[in-house]
Amino acid sequence: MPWEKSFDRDEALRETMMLFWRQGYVETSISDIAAVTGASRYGLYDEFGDKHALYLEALDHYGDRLIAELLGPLERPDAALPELEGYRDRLLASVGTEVGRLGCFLCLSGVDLGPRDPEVAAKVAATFKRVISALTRGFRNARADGSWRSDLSPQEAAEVIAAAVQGAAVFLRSGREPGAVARGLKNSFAAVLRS
Amino acid sequence: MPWEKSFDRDEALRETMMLFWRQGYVETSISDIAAVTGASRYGLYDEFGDKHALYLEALDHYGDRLIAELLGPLERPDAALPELEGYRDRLLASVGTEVGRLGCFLCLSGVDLGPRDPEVAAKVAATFKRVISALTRGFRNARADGSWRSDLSPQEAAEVIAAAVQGAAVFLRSGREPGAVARGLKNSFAAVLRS
DNA sequence: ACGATTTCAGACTGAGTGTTCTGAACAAGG
DNA sequence: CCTTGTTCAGAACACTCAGTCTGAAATCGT
Repeated sequence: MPWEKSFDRDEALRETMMLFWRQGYVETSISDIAAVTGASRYGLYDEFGDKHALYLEALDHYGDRLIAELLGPLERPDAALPELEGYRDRLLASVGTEVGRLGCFLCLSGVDLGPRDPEVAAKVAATFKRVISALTRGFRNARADGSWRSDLSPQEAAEVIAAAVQGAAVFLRSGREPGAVARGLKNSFAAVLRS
Repeated sequence: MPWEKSFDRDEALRETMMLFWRQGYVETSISDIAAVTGASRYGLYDEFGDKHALYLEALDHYGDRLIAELLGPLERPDAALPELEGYRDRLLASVGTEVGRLGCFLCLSGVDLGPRDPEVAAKVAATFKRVISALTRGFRNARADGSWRSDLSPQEAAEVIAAAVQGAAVFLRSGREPGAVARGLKNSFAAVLRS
């Protein structure tokens, strides 16, 4: 109806993100997005600008919602070993789910568009940095309170974990059996935590 | 000239692979491939069938050439710790190179096309399996000769390493600084080898 | 010398897409 | 009731691309 939009901005962004996540940038048409959000093509252009801007907002949505939820308490300044373990457990719990099989939207965006799209690359890099920072602080605090001892520096440990997570995302999206991926991820955490 | 093709099949496949690797499937047109290989569009269709078949052959080429070279002696039945270290060192050496920044073609294919293209997914899965098998045997032999002790089983260690490598590929392709990626990869190996 | 054959360059087709534009529908306010 | 503002549905446009077809060029075998 003319007096109110036929879609909710936030809900539309979530559905758009899911669509891009499932199908990738080029394989997702504006018509697809209109169909799934209930918006008209005109409405999408009016609200978001163009397809590329819409993708960037979907990427922001992913960071603001999914990544933020996944990190959770690990982003608190005093996060330490328990919060690292919580992060690991949330990851492991998501591996077998529907969305788990999609891997990681950052991974897809960085691999698919990153090399040829500086704006996407910058957003992906910023969110990777956010994750690695949270992990680094967690390891630093865990080392300070004596619950984690390792040859690795907190920064190094964070980098290893982040890479293991992205590797798991690649495997999951490539169709590898979730059980094997979960075991691998668990062992990566274990190797860092008790090294 | 009509009495001989204007391109060499193998060379063309290599250049096609590089193009797909750099730009992805959808962003690479047959005209692009014709331009870079020196073939005519007609010649490509005549030789390879269609675009999808060409991609599959490029994927095979990647496995038969680049992966085979990267694994090297690690694929020998008696490969053990030295061959694992050799694999690690070849990986680390490639991180800073031009082709290193492209990440891994398997990663790109699996993430980009895998979910919606069973043929690509099958090839990617098969090559992942090949890598993991070689790593597993390496760890098994290393354990047998006493040069590697760990809580992890050979299979688990292989899975952890493979994920770390794919994670590094994601980071590299996303534009992350190669030095940090190399350190992360080295530490992943270290954590597994001395755990 | 001349047909047969192979290959190439380029035109063409048909489909799909991002984006813009047009006209209609419809509530709110005067 | 009529104007105004907002939104939608669909047409229209310009472009790209995969895949096919046509005609010409050129060498080989005879």
